[in-house]
Amino acid sequence: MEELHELTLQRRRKVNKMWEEGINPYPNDFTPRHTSADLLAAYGETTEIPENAESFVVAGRIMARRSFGKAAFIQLQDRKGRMQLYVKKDVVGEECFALFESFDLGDIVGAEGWPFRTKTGELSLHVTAIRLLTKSFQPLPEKFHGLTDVETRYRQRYVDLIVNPESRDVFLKRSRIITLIRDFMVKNDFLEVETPMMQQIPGGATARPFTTHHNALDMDLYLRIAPELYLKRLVVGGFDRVFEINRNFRNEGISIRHNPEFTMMEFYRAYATYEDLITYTEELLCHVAQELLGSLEFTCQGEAITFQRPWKRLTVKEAVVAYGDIDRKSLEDRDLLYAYAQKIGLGLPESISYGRLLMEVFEEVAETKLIQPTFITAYPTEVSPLSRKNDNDPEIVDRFELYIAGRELANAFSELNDPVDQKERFLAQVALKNKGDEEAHYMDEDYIRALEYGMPPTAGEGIGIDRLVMLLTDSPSIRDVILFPQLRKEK
RNA sequence: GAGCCGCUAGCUCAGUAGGUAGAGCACCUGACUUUUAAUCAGGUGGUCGUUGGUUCGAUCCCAACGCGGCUCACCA
Repeated sequence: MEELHELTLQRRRKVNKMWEEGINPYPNDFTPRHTSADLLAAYGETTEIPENAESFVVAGRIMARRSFGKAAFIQLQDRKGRMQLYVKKDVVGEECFALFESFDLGDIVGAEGWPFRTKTGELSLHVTAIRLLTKSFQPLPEKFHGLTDVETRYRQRYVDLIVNPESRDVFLKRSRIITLIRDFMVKNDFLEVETPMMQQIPGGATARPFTTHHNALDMDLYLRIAPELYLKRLVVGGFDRVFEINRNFRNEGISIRHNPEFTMMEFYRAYATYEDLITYTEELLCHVAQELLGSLEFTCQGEAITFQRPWKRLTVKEAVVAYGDIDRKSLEDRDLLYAYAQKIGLGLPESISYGRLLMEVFEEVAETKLIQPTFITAYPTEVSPLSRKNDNDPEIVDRFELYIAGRELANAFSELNDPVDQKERFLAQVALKNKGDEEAHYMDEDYIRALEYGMPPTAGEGIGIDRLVMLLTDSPSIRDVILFPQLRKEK
């Protein structure tokens, strides 16, 4: 027998009493016809509300109560917000008022009433009838401070959403952002698709996958780390403008900007280059910011961000020179660059290749300083096994990453569509894997076969949706923009 | 995985230089028919994260463990 808190017991007793009296505490025969937003839209601007105004039928959760014995004000919260209800004994009648007095904060009720303004001018409903729709057993957190304990906010997101309007707002915005992106993609003739989350060969990114097992097939499967290779198969198949907004899973550390499952949009556009995607990305993100915030200027964690175009562009090497303490000439020399890496405290293996070394230094000296939107280009070929080599310099690829507020937000490149080159790159990855690099790519023969049918010249991009939401809602942690972030088991 | 910090009433927080704990909100009782964190009077509520150790005595000191936060590592 579980121990029940006194406050819960009180409420359970009320429910038992209702059952005994033949009143269902969980009825399902009430249909609200209005929301708090409807009330506000109708009379929010009206000072003189006509006496014969039509009544409103509403439902919601009781969030506050100010009682006067024979009358009371309550705050009702529905999906659109809050509204005030005024319940008076001689209007609703003895019987109804007696039941009303037994209602608790957190209970869900349905009510009907006419609109009016109180002495202090607050738009309210003068209730003619009110009844319980769902009894709540758990006491709500405090009305003034709300719920601040982060662990409880993440574990019991439902409570967080009930009592913290700011949290609610973040997830409303998240939904709106995704809708804006989806509409923008569709308007630009991209086809939305879904590709496997469970893959036999986890490809499309350098990351450690989660492993699972299919019993009937007696086969190990991986949760996908990226949809990339499947989306490009679709480009081969003729769906040459596709996008997918969905989850990726990576078996890596959890941090303020990493959750094991996270949402990405990946899209592929045939007959385009990574430079076309620079323009497109600017257009897309400016559209989202403008529609969501009504502005291209906003603040993120104390930093003023502007989306005014054009956005800055720097090559990896330019960024290292700009933000690090090393000149361009030394940067080109592997040994001097390695010495610099040591000087700034990077403990890297002696055998590290130039390309990897360069990226390590870039991440250390430049990444967190890229506050305004910046496209970083000219990535080393060896760290980009799926990207097209630059025509003038095979050491680099036609790729960019977009950084905003010190975080990587997007990654894009002209796709490698030469099956011979792709096979060689996979083989190089397999060699790394055999040397113990757990994150190196697997060989994917079917993907090579697909390329052999011919993939049109294509550019593709992935945009981290969670990080975009963090940026646009000024949220410090990825857990603040994921409804149910991954946590350890409770207790 | 490592380091630092935190864990006290349903919620938000005090506190004890070691002597078994307090406030506000919520809840209960009473008053109150236009309040806005309503007000007024009275009251209930805690194995102080868990388990050990030191001590006459531990919520407090020590250790281990659990959960969370931040930083680092890995990464997007």
